[in-house]
Amino acid sequence: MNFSKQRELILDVLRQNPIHPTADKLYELVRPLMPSISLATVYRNLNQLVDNGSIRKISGLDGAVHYDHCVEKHYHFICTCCNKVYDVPYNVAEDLEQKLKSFTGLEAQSTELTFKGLCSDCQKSN
Amino acid sequence: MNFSKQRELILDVLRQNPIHPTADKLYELVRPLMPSISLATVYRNLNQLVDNGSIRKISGLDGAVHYDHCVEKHYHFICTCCNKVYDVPYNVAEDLEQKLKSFTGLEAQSTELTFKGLCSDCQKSN
DNA sequence: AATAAAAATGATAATGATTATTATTATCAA
DNA sequence: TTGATAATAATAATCATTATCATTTTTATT
Repeated sequence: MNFSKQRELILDVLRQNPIHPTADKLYELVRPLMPSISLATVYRNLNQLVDNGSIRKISGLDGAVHYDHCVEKHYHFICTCCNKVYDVPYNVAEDLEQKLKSFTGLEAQSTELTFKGLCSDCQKSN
Repeated sequence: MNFSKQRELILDVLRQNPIHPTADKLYELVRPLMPSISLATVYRNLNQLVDNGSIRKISGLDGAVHYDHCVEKHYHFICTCCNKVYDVPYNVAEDLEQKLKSFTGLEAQSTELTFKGLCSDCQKSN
């Protein structure tokens, strides 16, 4: 696998800011470190990193796709108030693909489990 | 709850075409029955139907939001080849919200579980 | 039934996220 | 060093969705 400076930087910044950012947010984070970088380059490299399995997409949020530097099996909780994305450990629901197969015969290549609700921060402030 | 002719028609067509269509696809299906209807009206009414719990959104597909006339608890399988959305019965994974709560303390208002892979049709044709 | 108020519509402009295009630049093997 | 290939920055184009607004429909009230 070949890495351009831009792709390396994007991956580094994503790994050092595990906040499940959007492409736009990542652009904002990367720009101070490489002011000449283009938003299109951010999108292009994020897609490539997803394709080669280095990172993961999180969809299901309002509009924009978010990116996850963690490729270990886990799930997500999205706060309906502040829109923050929280990680949910895998042991909340294990072997879903296996259950899918035994119930339906279908074989899953990937599984996305996302909960929505109020996070504890937003519960307090209401 | 109040229903305009347009809203009633949109809901009817969605219920009679349980193919998890996008707003655009639904517009295409409704137009022959009411040629004067506007795409904006389709979007507006779909949002209202979602808000009052008559239908559900499915996100996580490439780009567009899909709509589900079935509000019973269930999950989805999306074919990575033909992009069709299949229903997955609830008993594949029950009480996920309860498990989430006991593991993390978080309370989910909604849960979305989506598998991706090749459907049996697409497996055959490859 | 008449009518004022409220809600919904159709048409279309505007927005926001993402992808495509294109001319230019970086990388690297021969 | 050259030529081939891949990647880039800039920006135009696309696609899904929402906002706007003048007009029409529905609803409630007299």
